[in-house]
Amino acid sequence: MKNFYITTPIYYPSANLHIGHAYCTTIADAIARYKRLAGYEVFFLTGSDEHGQKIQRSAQAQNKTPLEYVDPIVDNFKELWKKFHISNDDFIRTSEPRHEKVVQEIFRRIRDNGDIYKGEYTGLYCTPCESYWTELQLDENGCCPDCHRPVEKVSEEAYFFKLSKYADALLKHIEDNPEFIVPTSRRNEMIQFIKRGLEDLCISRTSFDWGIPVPDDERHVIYVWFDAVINYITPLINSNKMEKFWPADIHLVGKEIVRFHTIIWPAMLMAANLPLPKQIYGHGWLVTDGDKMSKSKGNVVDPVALVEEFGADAIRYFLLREITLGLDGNFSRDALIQRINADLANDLGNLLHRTLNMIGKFQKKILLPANDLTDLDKSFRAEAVDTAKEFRRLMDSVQLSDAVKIVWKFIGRANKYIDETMPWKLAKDESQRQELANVLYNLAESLRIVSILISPFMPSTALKIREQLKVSAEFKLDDAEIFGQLESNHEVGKPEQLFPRILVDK
RNA sequence: CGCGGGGUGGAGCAGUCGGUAGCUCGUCGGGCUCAUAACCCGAAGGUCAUAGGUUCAAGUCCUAUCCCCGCAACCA
Repeated sequence: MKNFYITTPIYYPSANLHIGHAYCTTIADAIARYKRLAGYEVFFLTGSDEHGQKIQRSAQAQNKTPLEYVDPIVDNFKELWKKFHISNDDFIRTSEPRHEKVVQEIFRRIRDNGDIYKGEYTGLYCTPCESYWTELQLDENGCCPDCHRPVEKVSEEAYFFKLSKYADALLKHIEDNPEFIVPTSRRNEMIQFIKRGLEDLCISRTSFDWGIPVPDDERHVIYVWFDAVINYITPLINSNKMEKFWPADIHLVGKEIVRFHTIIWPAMLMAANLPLPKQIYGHGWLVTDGDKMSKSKGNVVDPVALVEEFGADAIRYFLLREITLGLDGNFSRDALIQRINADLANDLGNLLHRTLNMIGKFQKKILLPANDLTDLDKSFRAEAVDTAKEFRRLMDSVQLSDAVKIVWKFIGRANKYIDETMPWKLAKDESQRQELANVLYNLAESLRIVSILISPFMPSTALKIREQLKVSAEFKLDDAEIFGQLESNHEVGKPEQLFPRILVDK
């Protein structure tokens, strides 16, 4: 059995998630579902990154412990993923004991290898905010960007990770493995970044305590990023899963955290003598009217409201179809509604509806044996199979939106096939009985194939189609590449709207 | 000269290895009546940001300029 391991970032529970997080997780889910469909044993991990000063401070402000503060937010994460039909196999919280144990184990291992040392951290400190800032983060007057009061230079004892030691090895690895960082633009960025030189990384803090204690020196807590990236091996290590799933096939991350995943994390793994992940995929952002979504701009889109209004599959479809993986994409309600109406209601929904309706009307819901195919019938069948094969090729190279597009191209082909063969005319002519049976059979088969191909993107719609066709809810990708699996004399169900058109008043 | 990305019909985007500029929506015209006012066909609409260069051939490669955006070690 082939194995496949994919992860999303673990999200920070300082607030509820927005549509951008849902975008990232949806991509990972589609890939995970596809791999399962293709016969892989898949491990798909997501979770929450709960430590750090920001959380501790937000909790204090509400007179809660950090955990009391974070628990309901993490519950919301899980609830959201349920609503989006996310099929993660595990959910990791960095506050869990299993994670703390692994982080300390890795810390020890790297320290024992001589790559962690105690030093002096010097930074610009804002006492009221209890925060360190870098020179570049300061406001225009050189003051704290949060409270705009002066900062002072402060030193504290801290642990450092010898990141600089791994610069050459990292650069070589990135250059030798073109697939390690995708897309190329991100790869170029990281190569440039390393070439400018890497400093050792400060990986402990003493200014707050909501974090994982440094082993044997509990005044320090471990820096959140050092802690967070280890989540990817927490559920695996010390079990047979490590052998099965590590190194990860894909770490899917947002473009702004590519650096942590392609420099710090691999260097940590090298220092701990563990293999590096095969690929880090940096996806783009959802923007609204070209503007990055952020709470301060007030333009964040709430995924919960969206799912409740349009349904998970419609949102998933939009995200996967409309946005080219790796580039920024525009999210707008108008574009979403347009996609739902044009692609889901008109093209797919109506194709299913008219097909089942004709089978009901002309053949009493019974599929009759196909014989004496015309050239048109044959080429239509060939296109169905070709679509499935091309789909596999595109999905294997993680070209999700292209994969969606070729399925819809075939859906368009099927609608055209109906117009070309005009079953309603065939039905009026007794001598055309056989051709009518052929056309209707081919259409039903096509929809069976389509249901398989869309299942990674729209799992519940796939099942709805199969219910209406009255075929099994169990299927494999191979089943999409063989035309003619529906049995003759199979009875199909009644057509029901998959996606109602959304009316907009202008 | 800190680093990186982008500029392509009215809108949103794709464009691999240089080889006749594509897709979706919208607009206009036609066809069909099985269907969710759905489906199918056709048409109009682009000096690919600007100026040079390489080449038989440039949206694509090189140089310069203008504009927009992101990152800059705790934002998917």
